[in-house]
Amino acid sequence: MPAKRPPVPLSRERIIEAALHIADGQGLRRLTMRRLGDALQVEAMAIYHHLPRGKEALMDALAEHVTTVAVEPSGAASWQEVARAWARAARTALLDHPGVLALALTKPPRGTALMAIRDQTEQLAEAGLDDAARAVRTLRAFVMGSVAVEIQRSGWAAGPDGDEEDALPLPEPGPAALSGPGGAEPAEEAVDAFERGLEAVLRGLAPA
Amino acid sequence: MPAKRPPVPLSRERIIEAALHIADGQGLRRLTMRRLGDALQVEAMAIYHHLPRGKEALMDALAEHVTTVAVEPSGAASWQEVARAWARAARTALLDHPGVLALALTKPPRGTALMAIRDQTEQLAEAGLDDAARAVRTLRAFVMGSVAVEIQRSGWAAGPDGDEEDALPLPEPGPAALSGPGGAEPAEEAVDAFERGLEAVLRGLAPA
DNA sequence: ACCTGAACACCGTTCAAGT
DNA sequence: ACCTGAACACCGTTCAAGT
Repeated sequence: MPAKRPPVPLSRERIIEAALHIADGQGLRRLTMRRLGDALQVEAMAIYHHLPRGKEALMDALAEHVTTVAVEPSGAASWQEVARAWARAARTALLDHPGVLALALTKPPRGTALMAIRDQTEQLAEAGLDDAARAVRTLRAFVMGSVAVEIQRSGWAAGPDGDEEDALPLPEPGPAALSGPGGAEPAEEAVDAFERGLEAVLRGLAPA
Repeated sequence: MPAKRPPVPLSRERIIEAALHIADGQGLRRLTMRRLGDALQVEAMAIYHHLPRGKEALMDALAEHVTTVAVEPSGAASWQEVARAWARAARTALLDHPGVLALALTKPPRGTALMAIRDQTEQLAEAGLDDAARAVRTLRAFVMGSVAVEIQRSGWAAGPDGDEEDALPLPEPGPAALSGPGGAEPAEEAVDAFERGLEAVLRGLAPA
């Protein structure tokens, strides 16, 4: 018989992980406290013990999760290299979880996401960029807009609140899933567009 | 006594208008078929007669509405001028309805929004731009990212599905509402950032 | 401390019925 | 053609209760 009880004691991390899986797989509309409870083998009400503000706290946590990235400081790097590293990391993190993109694009940064922004600003300033705060805003806008277009074009039709997909065979999350129909190159065109746009942004950011 | 019955026979347009008002004023989460019915002085079920697919159709219609812009073709304009006009129009339309921004940023364009994109592509090509389709994608990404950052910074904390605001005194929608605390200049900094970013994008778009 | 069960107010959507 | 009313399955959240 299967072991019935070491049911992994339910944590904020496990909740977020399961929630991302549901949102990415079935759309944000289908992410329900009750369904989330089922996925975690627990009654829905147990979740409130770890996320006191309930679904609101869950949404905040999801947005925070996919917008929190880290780039370790490299003292030797130019500000352009620093900016590239952060932009690529942010893009990947967002593309990995299309189901919560709507949250990531509209919720103001909080907690660890806010700390990441501060780190990024600091690193850019350290690398010699003048108005680093402004640069971070521009880079964030570029990344968010690029990912929005990419996800839209990928046909991942998940609306933030309402989804159209009704048990549609959605691709598994992750940048690899957003491949072209050819199967060979993984949306290489999107990567190219991103990289070229990034270079243009960097040029635009350079002091006059 | 007040006239009790010429109750304006309920149309798709009136429904969308009322829905935008609710979403912008109270957040997307609070946009409910029943509440929408109340606002329209009608039972919720009456809405289904004008939007057969129900709430899903409503969400699609809202996204379409705020992403449909028009710029009349001006044969004499350079492609840069054409691009500026479209980008500014798109930005304004999105800023006007922060409550449905999440829908606008994640739902793939459809219907009139798709037609607008085609118009834009055509006008840019007509004005002499080589890869107009690519340019439109870049411009859309730039506008969407810029507006996302602007709305986030405006503190209009509306999450797409979950909102935090609980009867918070939200500013009325419209770009004018996103003013700085000074009251004088209406987020002039945001306009500047947008215009400067736009010029950088245009430079990046120029043929090598 | 952590989870359950029942309960409450609300939600989207259907369907038959009214006019 | 357009709208209503009742009904159904579901939702988020509370609260007292279990362990």
